[in-house]
Amino acid sequence: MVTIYDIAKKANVSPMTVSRVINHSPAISEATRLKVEAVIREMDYIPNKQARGLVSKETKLVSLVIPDIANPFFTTIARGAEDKALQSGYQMLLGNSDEQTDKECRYVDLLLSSKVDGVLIAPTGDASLPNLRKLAKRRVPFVFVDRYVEGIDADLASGDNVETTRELVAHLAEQGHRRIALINGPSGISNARERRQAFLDALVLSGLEACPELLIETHFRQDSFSDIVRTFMALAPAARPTAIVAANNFIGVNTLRALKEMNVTVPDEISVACFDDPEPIPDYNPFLTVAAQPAYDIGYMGMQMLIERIEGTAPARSRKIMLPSTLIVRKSTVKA
Amino acid sequence: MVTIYDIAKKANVSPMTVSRVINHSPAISEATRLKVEAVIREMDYIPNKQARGLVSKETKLVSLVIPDIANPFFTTIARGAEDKALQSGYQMLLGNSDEQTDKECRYVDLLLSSKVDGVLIAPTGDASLPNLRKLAKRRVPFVFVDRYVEGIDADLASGDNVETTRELVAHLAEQGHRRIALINGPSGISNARERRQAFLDALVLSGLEACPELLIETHFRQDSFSDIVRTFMALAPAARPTAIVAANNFIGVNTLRALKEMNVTVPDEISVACFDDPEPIPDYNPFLTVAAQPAYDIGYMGMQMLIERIEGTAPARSRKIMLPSTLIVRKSTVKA
DNA sequence: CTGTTAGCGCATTCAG
DNA sequence: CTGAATGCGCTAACAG
Repeated sequence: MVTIYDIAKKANVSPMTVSRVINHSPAISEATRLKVEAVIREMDYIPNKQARGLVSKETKLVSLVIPDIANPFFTTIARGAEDKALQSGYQMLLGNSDEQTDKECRYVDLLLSSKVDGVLIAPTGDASLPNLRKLAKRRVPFVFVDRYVEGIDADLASGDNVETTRELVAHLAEQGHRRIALINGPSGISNARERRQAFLDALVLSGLEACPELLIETHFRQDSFSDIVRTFMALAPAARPTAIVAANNFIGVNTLRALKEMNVTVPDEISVACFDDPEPIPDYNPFLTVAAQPAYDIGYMGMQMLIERIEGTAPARSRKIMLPSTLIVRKSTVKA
Repeated sequence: MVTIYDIAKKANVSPMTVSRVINHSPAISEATRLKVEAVIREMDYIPNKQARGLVSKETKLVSLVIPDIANPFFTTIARGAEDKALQSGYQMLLGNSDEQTDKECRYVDLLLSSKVDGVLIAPTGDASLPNLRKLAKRRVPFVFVDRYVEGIDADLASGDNVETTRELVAHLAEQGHRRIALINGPSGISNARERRQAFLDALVLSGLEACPELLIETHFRQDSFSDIVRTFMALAPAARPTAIVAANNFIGVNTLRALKEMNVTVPDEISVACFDDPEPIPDYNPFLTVAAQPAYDIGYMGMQMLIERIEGTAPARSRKIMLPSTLIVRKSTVKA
């Protein structure tokens, strides 16, 4: 392995001078810089990050921890975050917690032992508190994306849950719906709580009444909605929902599937709209009405805030960035 | 920061003993092991991977480099690869080359300086050769997934391009198609080359003739297929293709979109089938006939071979694992 | 079974 | 502007 000593010997300088060249120290004469750079190229030298990190206490390594790598919403966040990280000279480690707090915990341990400079995280939920405290205890800066955890203060980049929910409800109300159901994520996750509250508020704004039996709490990755749909359809016609808001793309898609299995036609009998587009690829068979959150920007801005924390250029107070969604109206909410 | 010295002092042993406990060395008495483990827990000690890697020359870090993080085919490979890595005690760094050889090059440099133990890679194409040589020169083991590079020997885990292509063509021939087009990826990528050859062979097997004007070479991420579709439709009816095979999900979806824009009905006027399912989420509006490659298994087995290389338990000769696809027939190839 | 010595590759600190 | 000494946290190789 080629080290700074090898370069130093060949260039007739001290190792320290080589180190200065590598780190773009200004205290180097143009002549020696050029000489050393030539030898570095010639010997195909690559600095050892471990050795560097061991002494300098920084690794230029950040991590993004997401709860579902199969969900295009999160992979798009990853693209944004990675672009910003690379632009700023950081390398990004991507972790997938699979919505499991213990898997997240193992990841945090790995990150701690790998000495990442900071962590961008969409926590699995309020149960993530101990994991985040562990980061805080070790003084590793972290920033929330998409979700935050109650009781811990950090920057947050997310979609605007209140405004987005309001748009979805207003769109459905405009279509004449008066009984709208919400199939939500677990109340242990901040955005599910916010969407629930925003949903109730939005109903009021649209002059509608809230019905407890139309507020369903499930999981963001639950894959069967047959029971829920069956319960809805078993209600008396006047009590039955004519529209459903799904709290994410996965719930939206699987609700559609359950409706289809039960031969309930969409949008004729029930309309469906959801948060986040399920399409990673430009839609070829557009169907589902969605409020698309700006996932790329959420990732990008989250990473930007994280890097500012790492480099100490962030204000002391934590910042909350809420980005607006785009309502994309498609067939699932518009009767022919 | 808590180090092995702090633990050693508190447990009244030498730092070396602590190191042995951490590394599960068998040469430790049960009594001291328990004593040291208690102190480790008490002080909430986490080993420093950098220091460890600096001396032991292994980091337990592997990397997966894929060309498109937005494509569900590759994220599914990532899930499989990560599961295997974590099971084997490795941490996985995910890199996204965006089908750009120079971005891939920068990633390889980062991986080299981060001292990863091995790399699982779907190269951007034959142009990746210098990047891979750089890994080889530094003795970093690597394994190919999905694609390989001509002129460099390494293990490979991929779908069975020959058999998969044959299935797609046979399915279309069974539906009575006699003029089948192939919209392929660049010939600089191994699987595009293989699919092209397999396509020609499959036509012969099905008793059909190959028409050069129906063999199109594009990019795996090209997003407009209007020109190609227009050219097809401009052909005399007898020369016009009645079916299209797309070499990946992205091409398939965007070809459908182009057909739709030109008001060509699918499957009545033209049938479409492609490699890889575009759906990351169980399909809710099934339409496109696909040959779904076992992406999870490709990632899993690729990582398994990589770890065997790293740990020296692999045979000297390189291995090629080809996994069969599943043909999923949907509306885009079956007339009502 | 346990401890001692040495050094991994680099950057910080202090001298020139 | 350049260099020498020192140590980051850990483990290999040897000794007991």
